[in-house]
Amino acid sequence: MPAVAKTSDEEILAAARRIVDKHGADALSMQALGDEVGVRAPSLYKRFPHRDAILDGVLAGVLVELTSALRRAQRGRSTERDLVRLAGTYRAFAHRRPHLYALLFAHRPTGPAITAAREAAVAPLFSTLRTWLPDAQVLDAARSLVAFLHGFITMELDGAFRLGGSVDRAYRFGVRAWISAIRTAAKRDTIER
Amino acid sequence: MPAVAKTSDEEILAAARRIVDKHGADALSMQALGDEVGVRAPSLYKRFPHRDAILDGVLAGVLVELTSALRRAQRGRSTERDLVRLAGTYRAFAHRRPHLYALLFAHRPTGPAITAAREAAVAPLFSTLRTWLPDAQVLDAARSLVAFLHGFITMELDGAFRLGGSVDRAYRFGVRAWISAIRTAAKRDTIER
DNA sequence: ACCTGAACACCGTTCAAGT
DNA sequence: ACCTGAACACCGTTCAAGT
Repeated sequence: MPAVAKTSDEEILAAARRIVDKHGADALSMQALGDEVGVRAPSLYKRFPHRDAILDGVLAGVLVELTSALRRAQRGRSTERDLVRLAGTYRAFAHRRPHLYALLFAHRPTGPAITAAREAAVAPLFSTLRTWLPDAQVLDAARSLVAFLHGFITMELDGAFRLGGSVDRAYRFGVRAWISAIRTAAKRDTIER
Repeated sequence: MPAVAKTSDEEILAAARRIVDKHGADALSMQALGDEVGVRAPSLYKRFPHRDAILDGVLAGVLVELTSALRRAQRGRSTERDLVRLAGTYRAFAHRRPHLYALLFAHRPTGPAITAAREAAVAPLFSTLRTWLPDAQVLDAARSLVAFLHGFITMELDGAFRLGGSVDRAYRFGVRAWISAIRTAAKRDTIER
Protein backbone atom coordinates (compact mmCIF):
# COMPACT_ATOMS: atom_id res chain seq x y z
CA MET A 1 0.00 0.00 0.00
CA PRO A 2 2.62 2.63 -0.91
CA ALA A 3 0.20 4.74 -2.91
CA VAL A 4 2.51 7.38 -4.25
CA ALA A 5 0.39 10.13 -5.83
CA LYS A 6 1.83 10.98 -9.24
CA THR A 7 -0.41 13.98 -9.81
CA SER A 8 -3.06 16.19 -8.23
CA ASP A 9 -6.40 17.87 -8.98
CA GLU A 10 -4.64 21.17 -9.57
CA GLU A 11 -2.07 19.74 -11.95
CA ILE A 12 -4.80 17.96 -13.91
CA LEU A 13 -6.88 21.12 -14.24
CA ALA A 14 -3.86 23.17 -15.28
CA ALA A 15 -2.94 20.59 -17.93
CA ALA A 16 -6.56 20.41 -19.12
CA ARG A 17 -6.69 24.18 -19.44
CA ARG A 18 -3.46 24.17 -21.44
CA ILE A 19 -4.82 21.55 -23.86
CA VAL A 20 -8.18 23.31 -24.31
CA ASP A 21 -6.50 26.68 -24.74
CA LYS A 22 -4.15 25.39 -27.42
CA HIS A 23 -6.25 22.87 -29.33
CA GLY A 24 -9.86 23.26 -28.24
CA ALA A 25 -12.15 21.22 -26.03
CA ASP A 26 -12.42 18.45 -28.63
CA ALA A 27 -8.70 17.75 -28.16
CA LEU A 28 -9.18 17.10 -24.46
CA SER A 29 -9.22 13.32 -24.41
CA MET A 30 -8.63 11.44 -21.19
CA GLN A 31 -5.65 9.75 -22.79
CA ALA A 32 -4.05 13.02 -23.91
CA LEU A 33 -4.66 14.49 -20.47
CA GLY A 34 -3.20 11.43 -18.75
CA ASP A 35 -0.08 11.66 -20.92
CA GLU A 36 0.29 15.32 -19.96
CA VAL A 37 0.32 14.59 -16.22
CA GLY A 38 2.17 11.25 -16.39
CA VAL A 39 -0.69 8.92 -15.55
CA ARG A 40 -2.88 6.43 -17.44
CA ALA A 41 -6.36 7.58 -18.45
CA PRO A 42 -8.28 5.40 -15.93
CA SER A 43 -6.37 6.96 -13.02
CA LEU A 44 -8.00 10.31 -13.73
CA TYR A 45 -11.31 8.83 -12.59
CA LYS A 46 -9.94 8.62 -9.03
CA ARG A 47 -10.02 12.42 -8.91
CA PHE A 48 -12.81 13.46 -11.28
CA PRO A 49 -16.01 11.47 -11.85
CA HIS A 50 -15.98 12.12 -15.61
CA ARG A 51 -14.52 14.26 -18.35
CA ASP A 52 -17.25 16.90 -18.01
CA ALA A 53 -16.26 17.53 -14.39
CA ILE A 54 -12.78 18.42 -15.60
CA LEU A 55 -14.25 20.85 -18.11
CA ASP A 56 -16.30 22.32 -15.25
CA GLY A 57 -13.06 23.04 -13.42
CA VAL A 58 -11.47 24.66 -16.45
CA LEU A 59 -14.60 26.76 -17.04
CA ALA A 60 -14.64 27.93 -13.42
CA GLY A 61 -11.09 29.25 -13.80
CA VAL A 62 -11.94 30.98 -17.06
CA LEU A 63 -14.92 32.72 -15.44
CA VAL A 64 -12.77 34.00 -12.56
CA GLU A 65 -10.25 35.40 -15.00
CA LEU A 66 -12.89 37.00 -17.21
CA THR A 67 -14.66 38.51 -14.20
CA SER A 68 -11.55 40.25 -12.92
CA ALA A 69 -10.75 41.60 -16.39
CA LEU A 70 -14.27 43.04 -16.62
CA ARG A 71 -13.98 44.59 -13.15
CA ARG A 72 -10.77 46.31 -14.15
CA ALA A 73 -12.49 47.68 -17.27
CA GLN A 74 -15.14 49.37 -15.16
CA ARG A 75 -13.74 52.71 -13.99
CA GLY A 76 -16.91 54.56 -13.10
CA ARG A 77 -16.06 57.91 -14.67
CA SER A 78 -18.58 57.73 -17.49
CA THR A 79 -21.33 55.20 -18.07
CA GLU A 80 -20.92 55.34 -21.81
CA ARG A 81 -17.17 54.80 -21.74
CA ASP A 82 -17.49 51.98 -19.24
CA LEU A 83 -19.95 50.24 -21.55
CA VAL A 84 -17.54 50.59 -24.46
CA ARG A 85 -14.70 49.31 -22.30
CA LEU A 86 -16.68 46.38 -20.91
CA ALA A 87 -17.65 45.30 -24.41
CA GLY A 88 -14.09 45.74 -25.68
CA THR A 89 -12.62 43.79 -22.77
CA TYR A 90 -15.06 40.96 -23.34
CA ARG A 91 -14.24 40.80 -27.04
CA ALA A 92 -10.49 41.07 -26.40
CA PHE A 93 -10.66 38.13 -24.01
CA ALA A 94 -12.39 36.05 -26.67
CA HIS A 95 -9.76 37.02 -29.23
CA ARG A 96 -6.89 36.20 -26.91
CA ARG A 97 -8.29 32.85 -25.77
CA PRO A 98 -10.80 31.71 -28.41
CA HIS A 99 -10.96 28.10 -27.29
CA LEU A 100 -11.46 29.01 -23.65
CA TYR A 101 -14.10 31.56 -24.64
CA ALA A 102 -15.98 28.90 -26.58
CA LEU A 103 -16.21 26.91 -23.35
CA LEU A 104 -18.43 29.61 -21.83
CA PHE A 105 -21.31 28.63 -24.05
CA ALA A 106 -20.41 25.26 -25.53
CA HIS A 107 -19.95 23.40 -22.27
CA ARG A 108 -23.04 22.65 -20.21
CA PRO A 109 -21.78 22.48 -16.63
CA THR A 110 -22.46 19.47 -14.45
CA GLY A 111 -22.77 21.03 -11.01
CA PRO A 112 -24.31 24.29 -9.72
CA ALA A 113 -20.91 25.75 -8.79
CA ILE A 114 -20.67 27.48 -12.15
CA THR A 115 -23.91 29.44 -11.70
CA ALA A 116 -22.48 31.82 -9.09
CA ALA A 117 -19.33 32.36 -11.15
CA ARG A 118 -21.46 33.25 -14.17
CA GLU A 119 -23.44 35.78 -12.20
CA ALA A 120 -20.22 37.37 -10.95
CA ALA A 121 -19.06 37.76 -14.55
CA VAL A 122 -22.14 39.76 -15.58
CA ALA A 123 -22.23 41.86 -12.37
CA PRO A 124 -19.99 44.66 -13.74
CA LEU A 125 -22.27 45.13 -16.74
CA PHE A 126 -25.35 45.19 -14.53
CA SER A 127 -23.94 47.74 -12.12
CA THR A 128 -22.83 50.00 -14.96
CA LEU A 129 -26.24 49.81 -16.63
CA ARG A 130 -27.96 50.65 -13.34
CA THR A 131 -26.33 54.09 -13.40
CA TRP A 132 -28.39 54.84 -16.52
CA LEU A 133 -31.47 52.70 -16.56
CA PRO A 134 -34.27 51.79 -14.16
CA ASP A 135 -34.08 48.22 -12.87
CA ALA A 136 -36.93 47.11 -15.12
CA GLN A 137 -34.85 47.81 -18.22
CA VAL A 138 -31.41 46.74 -16.99
CA LEU A 139 -32.09 43.07 -17.60
CA ASP A 140 -33.35 43.62 -21.16
CA ALA A 141 -30.45 45.91 -21.99
CA ALA A 142 -27.84 43.55 -20.56
CA ARG A 143 -29.32 40.58 -22.40
CA SER A 144 -29.38 42.37 -25.72
CA LEU A 145 -25.78 43.59 -25.38
CA VAL A 146 -24.42 40.20 -24.36
CA ALA A 147 -26.41 38.60 -27.17
CA PHE A 148 -24.88 40.98 -29.70
CA LEU A 149 -21.36 40.50 -28.34
CA HIS A 150 -21.64 36.75 -28.13
CA GLY A 151 -23.16 36.45 -31.59
CA PHE A 152 -20.64 38.79 -33.15
CA ILE A 153 -17.65 37.10 -31.53
CA THR A 154 -18.88 33.62 -32.37
CA MET A 155 -19.36 34.63 -35.97
CA GLU A 156 -16.02 36.35 -36.38
CA LEU A 157 -14.12 33.51 -34.71
CA ASP A 158 -15.96 31.02 -36.94
CA GLY A 159 -15.00 33.04 -40.00
CA ALA A 160 -18.67 33.69 -40.73
CA PHE A 161 -18.08 37.22 -42.07
CA ARG A 162 -17.08 36.36 -45.59
CA LEU A 163 -18.31 39.37 -47.55
CA GLY A 164 -15.26 41.60 -47.14
CA GLY A 165 -15.30 45.00 -45.46
CA SER A 166 -13.95 45.75 -42.02
CA VAL A 167 -15.14 43.43 -39.27
CA ASP A 168 -13.87 45.89 -36.65
CA ARG A 169 -15.96 48.65 -38.17
CA ALA A 170 -19.06 46.45 -38.07
CA TYR A 171 -18.31 45.74 -34.41
CA ARG A 172 -18.03 49.44 -33.56
CA PHE A 173 -21.21 50.10 -35.54
CA GLY A 174 -23.04 47.52 -33.46
CA VAL A 175 -21.75 48.72 -30.11
CA ARG A 176 -22.49 52.36 -30.92
CA ALA A 177 -25.95 51.49 -32.21
CA TRP A 178 -26.73 49.65 -29.01
CA ILE A 179 -25.39 52.43 -26.77
CA SER A 180 -27.32 55.14 -28.60
CA ALA A 181 -30.51 53.10 -28.23
CA ILE A 182 -29.85 52.65 -24.51
CA ARG A 183 -29.19 56.37 -24.11
CA THR A 184 -32.49 57.11 -25.82
CA ALA A 185 -34.32 54.63 -23.60
CA ALA A 186 -32.74 56.20 -20.49
CA LYS A 187 -33.77 59.71 -21.53
CA ARG A 188 -37.28 58.65 -22.44
CA ASP A 189 -37.66 57.09 -19.05
CA THR A 190 -36.33 60.18 -17.29
CA ILE A 191 -38.90 62.34 -19.06
CA GLU A 192 -41.73 59.94 -18.26
CA ARG A 193 -40.99 60.09 -14.56
CA MET B 1 -23.17 -8.65 -60.21
CA PRO B 2 -26.85 -8.08 -59.38
CA ALA B 3 -26.16 -4.87 -57.48
CA VAL B 4 -29.62 -4.08 -56.21
CA ALA B 5 -29.55 -0.57 -54.77
CA LYS B 6 -31.24 -0.62 -51.36
CA THR B 7 -31.21 3.15 -50.91
CA SER B 8 -30.36 6.46 -52.59
CA ASP B 9 -28.67 9.80 -51.93
CA GLU B 10 -32.06 11.44 -51.44
CA GLU B 11 -33.30 8.85 -48.97
CA ILE B 12 -30.08 9.10 -47.00
CA LEU B 13 -30.27 12.89 -46.80
CA ALA B 14 -33.92 12.78 -45.79
CA ALA B 15 -33.16 10.26 -43.05
CA ALA B 16 -30.16 12.30 -41.89
CA ARG B 17 -32.29 15.41 -41.69
CA ARG B 18 -34.91 13.57 -39.66
CA ILE B 19 -32.29 12.35 -37.18
CA VAL B 20 -30.61 15.75 -36.82
CA ASP B 21 -33.97 17.51 -36.49
CA LYS B 22 -35.15 15.16 -33.75
CA HIS B 23 -31.99 14.44 -31.78
CA GLY B 24 -29.28 16.84 -32.93
CA ALA B 25 -26.19 16.48 -35.09
CA ASP B 26 -24.38 14.48 -32.39
CA ALA B 27 -26.96 11.71 -32.79
CA LEU B 28 -26.17 11.34 -36.48
CA SER B 29 -23.90 8.31 -36.40
CA MET B 30 -23.21 6.34 -39.54
CA GLN B 31 -24.65 3.29 -37.86
CA ALA B 32 -27.89 5.02 -36.83
CA LEU B 33 -28.21 6.44 -40.33
CA GLY B 34 -27.58 3.06 -41.90
CA ASP B 35 -30.24 1.47 -39.71
CA GLU B 36 -32.69 4.18 -40.80
CA VAL B 37 -32.25 3.44 -44.52
CA GLY B 38 -31.78 -0.34 -44.20
CA VAL B 39 -28.09 -0.58 -44.99
CA ARG B 40 -24.84 -1.22 -43.07
CA ALA B 41 -22.74 1.79 -42.14
CA PRO B 42 -19.88 1.09 -44.61
CA SER B 43 -22.30 1.13 -47.55
CA LEU B 44 -22.97 4.82 -46.95
CA TYR B 45 -19.41 5.54 -48.10
CA LYS B 46 -20.35 4.44 -51.63
CA ARG B 47 -22.54 7.54 -51.87
CA PHE B 48 -20.92 10.11 -49.56
CA PRO B 49 -17.17 10.41 -48.95
CA HIS B 50 -17.61 11.05 -45.22
CA ARG B 51 -20.09 12.00 -42.54
CA ASP B 52 -19.45 15.74 -43.00
CA ALA B 53 -20.57 15.53 -46.63
CA ILE B 54 -23.94 14.23 -45.41
CA LEU B 55 -24.21 17.15 -42.99
CA ASP B 56 -23.39 19.45 -45.94
CA GLY B 57 -26.41 18.05 -47.75
CA VAL B 58 -28.68 18.53 -44.76
CA LEU B 59 -27.41 22.08 -44.29
CA ALA B 60 -28.03 22.92 -47.95
CA GLY B 61 -31.65 21.90 -47.56
CA VAL B 62 -32.03 23.92 -44.38
CA LEU B 63 -30.64 27.02 -46.11
CA VAL B 64 -33.09 26.68 -48.99
CA GLU B 65 -35.98 26.41 -46.57
CA LEU B 66 -34.81 29.35 -44.45
CA THR B 67 -34.25 31.50 -47.53
CA SER B 68 -37.76 31.01 -48.83
CA ALA B 69 -39.23 31.78 -45.41
CA LEU B 70 -37.24 35.03 -45.27
CA ARG B 71 -38.37 35.97 -48.79
CA ARG B 72 -41.98 35.51 -47.81
CA ALA B 73 -41.41 37.77 -44.78
CA GLN B 74 -40.27 40.61 -46.98
CA ARG B 75 -43.34 42.44 -48.22
CA GLY B 76 -41.85 45.77 -49.22
CA ARG B 77 -44.54 48.03 -47.75
CA SER B 78 -42.42 49.47 -44.96
CA THR B 79 -38.70 49.04 -44.33
CA GLU B 80 -39.16 49.05 -40.59
CA ARG B 81 -41.87 46.42 -40.60
CA ASP B 82 -39.93 44.24 -43.01
CA LEU B 83 -36.94 44.34 -40.67
CA VAL B 84 -39.11 43.32 -37.74
CA ARG B 85 -40.65 40.54 -39.83
CA LEU B 86 -37.31 39.28 -41.14
CA ALA B 87 -35.92 39.11 -37.61
CA GLY B 88 -39.07 37.42 -36.32
CA THR B 89 -39.09 34.88 -39.13
CA TYR B 90 -35.44 34.03 -38.50
CA ARG B 91 -36.06 33.55 -34.79
CA ALA B 92 -39.24 31.56 -35.39
CA PHE B 93 -37.35 29.19 -37.68
CA ALA B 94 -34.75 28.61 -34.96
CA HIS B 95 -37.48 27.95 -32.40
CA ARG B 96 -39.30 25.53 -34.67
CA ARG B 97 -36.18 23.59 -35.71
CA PRO B 98 -33.51 24.25 -33.06
CA HIS B 99 -31.23 21.37 -34.06
CA LEU B 100 -31.34 22.28 -37.73
CA TYR B 101 -30.72 25.93 -36.87
CA ALA B 102 -27.64 24.96 -34.85
CA LEU B 103 -26.24 23.38 -38.01
CA LEU B 104 -26.04 26.80 -39.66
CA PHE B 105 -23.15 27.79 -37.45
CA ALA B 106 -21.90 24.59 -35.83
CA HIS B 107 -21.18 22.72 -39.03
CA ARG B 108 -18.19 23.84 -41.08
CA PRO B 109 -19.10 22.85 -44.64
CA THR B 110 -16.74 20.74 -46.73
CA GLY B 111 -17.39 22.06 -50.22
CA PRO B 112 -18.04 25.55 -51.66
CA ALA B 113 -21.64 24.68 -52.57
CA ILE B 114 -22.88 26.07 -49.28
CA THR B 115 -21.41 29.54 -49.84
CA ALA B 116 -23.93 30.53 -52.51
CA ALA B 117 -26.81 29.18 -50.43
CA ARG B 118 -25.65 31.26 -47.47
CA GLU B 119 -25.52 34.41 -49.57
CA ALA B 120 -29.04 33.74 -50.82
CA ALA B 121 -30.24 33.51 -47.23
CA VAL B 122 -28.95 36.98 -46.30
CA ALA B 123 -30.07 38.60 -49.59
CA PRO B 124 -33.54 39.60 -48.29
CA LEU B 125 -32.01 41.42 -45.33
CA PHE B 126 -29.52 43.22 -47.58
CA SER B 127 -32.13 44.35 -50.05
CA THR B 128 -34.40 45.64 -47.28
CA LEU B 129 -31.55 47.55 -45.66
CA ARG B 130 -30.63 49.12 -48.99
CA THR B 131 -33.97 50.93 -49.02
CA TRP B 132 -32.78 52.86 -45.96
CA LEU B 133 -29.01 52.94 -45.88
CA PRO B 134 -26.18 53.77 -48.27
CA ASP B 135 -24.23 50.73 -49.44
CA ALA B 136 -21.30 51.58 -47.18
CA GLN B 137 -23.43 51.03 -44.08
CA VAL B 138 -25.57 48.12 -45.24
CA LEU B 139 -22.85 45.56 -44.51
CA ASP B 140 -22.20 46.87 -40.98
CA ALA B 141 -25.90 47.05 -40.20
CA ALA B 142 -26.60 43.56 -41.52
CA ARG B 143 -23.68 42.09 -39.59
CA SER B 144 -24.72 43.68 -36.34
CA LEU B 145 -28.33 42.54 -36.68
CA VAL B 146 -27.43 38.97 -37.57
CA ALA B 147 -24.90 38.95 -34.73
CA PHE B 148 -27.58 40.05 -32.27
CA LEU B 149 -30.13 37.54 -33.56
CA HIS B 150 -27.69 34.65 -33.66
CA GLY B 151 -26.32 35.44 -30.20
CA PHE B 152 -29.75 35.90 -28.70
CA ILE B 153 -31.17 32.73 -30.22
CA THR B 154 -28.13 30.65 -29.28
CA MET B 155 -28.38 31.88 -25.72
CA GLU B 156 -32.09 31.34 -25.34
CA LEU B 157 -31.95 27.86 -26.89
CA ASP B 158 -29.02 27.00 -24.59
CA GLY B 159 -31.02 28.18 -21.58
CA ALA B 160 -28.44 30.88 -20.91
CA PHE B 161 -31.00 33.43 -19.69
CA ARG B 162 -31.34 32.26 -16.13
CA LEU B 163 -32.16 35.48 -14.29
CA GLY B 164 -35.91 35.47 -14.75
CA GLY B 165 -37.88 38.17 -16.54
CA SER B 166 -39.39 37.89 -19.99
CA VAL B 167 -37.02 36.63 -22.67
CA ASP B 168 -39.45 37.78 -25.36
CA ARG B 169 -39.40 41.30 -23.95
CA ALA B 170 -35.60 41.34 -24.02
CA TYR B 171 -35.75 40.20 -27.65
CA ARG B 172 -38.13 43.00 -28.61
CA PHE B 173 -35.99 45.46 -26.69
CA GLY B 174 -32.94 44.40 -28.71
CA VAL B 175 -34.66 44.48 -32.10
CA ARG B 176 -36.21 47.88 -31.41
CA ALA B 177 -32.90 49.27 -30.14
CA TRP B 178 -31.16 48.13 -33.30
CA ILE B 179 -33.87 49.51 -35.60
CA SER B 180 -33.93 52.89 -33.88
CA ALA B 181 -30.15 53.12 -34.24
CA ILE B 182 -30.38 52.25 -37.92
CA ARG B 183 -33.10 54.83 -38.43
CA THR B 184 -30.87 57.44 -36.81
CA ALA B 185 -27.92 56.42 -38.97
CA ALA B 186 -30.08 56.66 -42.10
CA LYS B 187 -31.33 60.15 -41.18
CA ARG B 188 -27.87 61.38 -40.27
CA ASP B 189 -26.61 60.21 -43.62
CA THR B 190 -29.47 61.90 -45.48
CA ILE B 191 -28.64 65.20 -43.81
CA GLU B 192 -24.95 64.89 -44.54
CA ARG B 193 -25.55 64.41 -48.26
C1' DA C 1 -4.69 5.03 -1.25
C1' DC C 2 -3.48 5.30 -5.75
C1' DC C 3 -2.16 3.25 -10.36
C1' DT C 4 -2.52 -0.24 -13.95
C1' DG C 5 -3.90 -3.32 -18.01
C1' DA C 6 -7.71 -5.37 -19.90
C1' DA C 7 -12.14 -4.93 -21.30
C1' DC C 8 -16.73 -2.87 -22.94
C1' DA C 9 -19.55 -0.35 -25.95
C1' DC C 10 -19.20 3.01 -28.89
C1' DC C 11 -17.15 6.22 -32.81
C1' DG C 12 -15.61 7.16 -38.23
C1' DT C 13 -13.46 4.94 -41.81
C1' DT C 14 -11.02 1.30 -44.89
C1' DC C 15 -10.96 -2.74 -47.50
C1' DA C 16 -11.02 -7.34 -49.26
C1' DA C 17 -14.58 -10.51 -50.29
C1' DG C 18 -19.06 -11.52 -51.78
C1' DT C 19 -23.08 -11.26 -55.31
C1' DA D 1 -22.34 -1.80 -59.19
C1' DC D 2 -23.54 -2.15 -54.71
C1' DC D 3 -23.45 -4.44 -50.04
C1' DT D 4 -21.11 -6.93 -46.35
C1' DG D 5 -18.27 -8.46 -42.19
C1' DA D 6 -13.99 -7.80 -40.27
C1' DA D 7 -10.69 -4.79 -38.94
C1' DC D 8 -8.23 -0.35 -37.42
C1' DA D 9 -7.48 3.45 -34.53
C1' DC D 10 -9.80 6.06 -31.68
C1' DC D 11 -13.37 7.54 -27.84
C1' DG D 12 -15.23 7.57 -22.43
C1' DT D 13 -15.69 4.62 -18.75
C1' DT D 14 -15.54 0.37 -15.53
C1' DC D 15 -13.20 -2.84 -12.79
C1' DA D 16 -10.45 -6.45 -10.93
C1' DA D 17 -5.71 -6.86 -9.84
C1' DG D 18 -1.50 -4.98 -8.35
C1' DT D 19 1.53 -2.27 -4.85
